[in-house]
Amino acid sequence: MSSVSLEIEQHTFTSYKEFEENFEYKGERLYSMIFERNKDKIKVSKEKFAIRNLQKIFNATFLISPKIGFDAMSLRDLSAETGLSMGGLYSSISSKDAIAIIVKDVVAVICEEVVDESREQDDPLEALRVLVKGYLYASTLMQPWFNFLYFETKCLPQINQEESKNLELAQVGELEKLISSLSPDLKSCHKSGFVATMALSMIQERYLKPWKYHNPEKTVDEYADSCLQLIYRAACLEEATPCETGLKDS
Amino acid sequence: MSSVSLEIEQHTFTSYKEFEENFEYKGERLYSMIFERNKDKIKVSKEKFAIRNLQKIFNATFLISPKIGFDAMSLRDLSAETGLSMGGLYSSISSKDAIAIIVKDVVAVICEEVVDESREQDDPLEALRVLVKGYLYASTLMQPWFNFLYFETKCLPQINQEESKNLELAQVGELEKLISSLSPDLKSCHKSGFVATMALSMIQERYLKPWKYHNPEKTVDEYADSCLQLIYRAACLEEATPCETGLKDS
DNA sequence: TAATAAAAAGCGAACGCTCGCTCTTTTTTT
DNA sequence: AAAAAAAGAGCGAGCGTTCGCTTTTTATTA
Repeated sequence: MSSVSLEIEQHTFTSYKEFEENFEYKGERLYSMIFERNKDKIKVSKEKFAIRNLQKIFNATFLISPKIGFDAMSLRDLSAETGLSMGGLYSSISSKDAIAIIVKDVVAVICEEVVDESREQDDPLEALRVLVKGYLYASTLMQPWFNFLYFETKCLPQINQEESKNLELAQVGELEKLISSLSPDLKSCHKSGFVATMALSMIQERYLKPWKYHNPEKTVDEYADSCLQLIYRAACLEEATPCETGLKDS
Repeated sequence: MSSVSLEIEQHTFTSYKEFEENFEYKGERLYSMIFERNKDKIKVSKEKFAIRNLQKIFNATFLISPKIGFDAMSLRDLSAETGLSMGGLYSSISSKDAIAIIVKDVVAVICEEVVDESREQDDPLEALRVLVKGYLYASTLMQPWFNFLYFETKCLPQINQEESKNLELAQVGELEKLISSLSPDLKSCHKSGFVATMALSMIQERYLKPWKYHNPEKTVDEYADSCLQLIYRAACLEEATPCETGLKDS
């Protein structure tokens, strides 16, 4: 239960670039993980072929689905985009639903790891930073996956919908825990819950509206800092940069 | 061009209850408006029948669609829920798409009115209050409509998708204009844009996640005040309640 | 007011089409 | 040569939509 990982003290990321370099599921690694977790439902047995097809399938899904929605995307659309035949598709996925379920699965795994890394921090302020930046960076790196899950949760079987909803509740709960521990004075749970909600909203804002943020990549770091500043101010923490009231140049 | 409405000085709302009472599209009024705006596409000519059917159709849509998505909702589902036959449905709507287009239309009209009322205010601080509360109250009153448009924009024809996206940009632009005029000191557009984005996110948060906020109605007022406080703090306005740092009771 | 004719609204089986999915055959890899 | 992967025609089900018919409402007349 109590996960103590003192032996391998990981270096905690500070920038998006660093986070990206150390990200566990870069490139084929992600699809290797998906293959391992779904071996029983995948007819293709050689990892090499499975990975190649899964890559095609998810790339195509994230190309088509955001434009017309997952329900409206037919497997024939998918077949055309991937270059695989109907039979080819069904050798790597068990059903259309399975695609959405795997997305939910992947996002859940990644979120869990972000929370884990935050909990490894001793200083709650540092834990908050790691949580906010970790979630923000991870969701940027995996933008199509997070975006898909948000918009297409409705397409999932009931049980998976619940899981998706609980994922969000867990995230906001984790944020609230840290915020209220840092600022126990503001009217208890009432206010810290609101701040936590705001924090999560701002994180989601970025991956939900890619048409607003598809410009330069470096601004993810700036965005992350702005979010943290906003949290500090909202929670009245002294870490907030002072207001520059009344200062005018020129 | 310059809309001067000094003759009839409307009283500006202060609470959700008051906003609700004065809301222009209460009950049948909304469907009367829809009928007027879509007369040409509706086969039923008598308003009485059209309103009754439209009411049934949209109520049913907002019951089914949030659960499984608009695309997955068949007109047979809609027929069963409304009690209308297939032919009956098609006498009041021209196609399945038309339902989504009407929703977009209604939301656009309401948003425009909120902006109009905000612009009538002379004091920019009051204008900001009216804009935030107006948008929040209107989207609460019309929650299924706003929620539907956000999640099902993808189902709209391309041109209507653009309109829906511009609606959001207009809202955040209006917010930013007011915030930057109130707080010109914080690094110009860079920061005020971020605060405006946050404000809109928090407004949307509420109608996007009804499963988080379906409890008592009165908390909409509290939520609105929290949002405004957050904006004041984020923008370093003196209207923000001071931080109660280090104050502990018991 | 009751009877009747004209108009409008409502109905639902049927249509052409596309969907997710299967299964036998062919091709590629080992 | 054996095994694995890819192909794609074909299946029944369900889709959005239409249209000829019935029922209800409205207007007119007695």
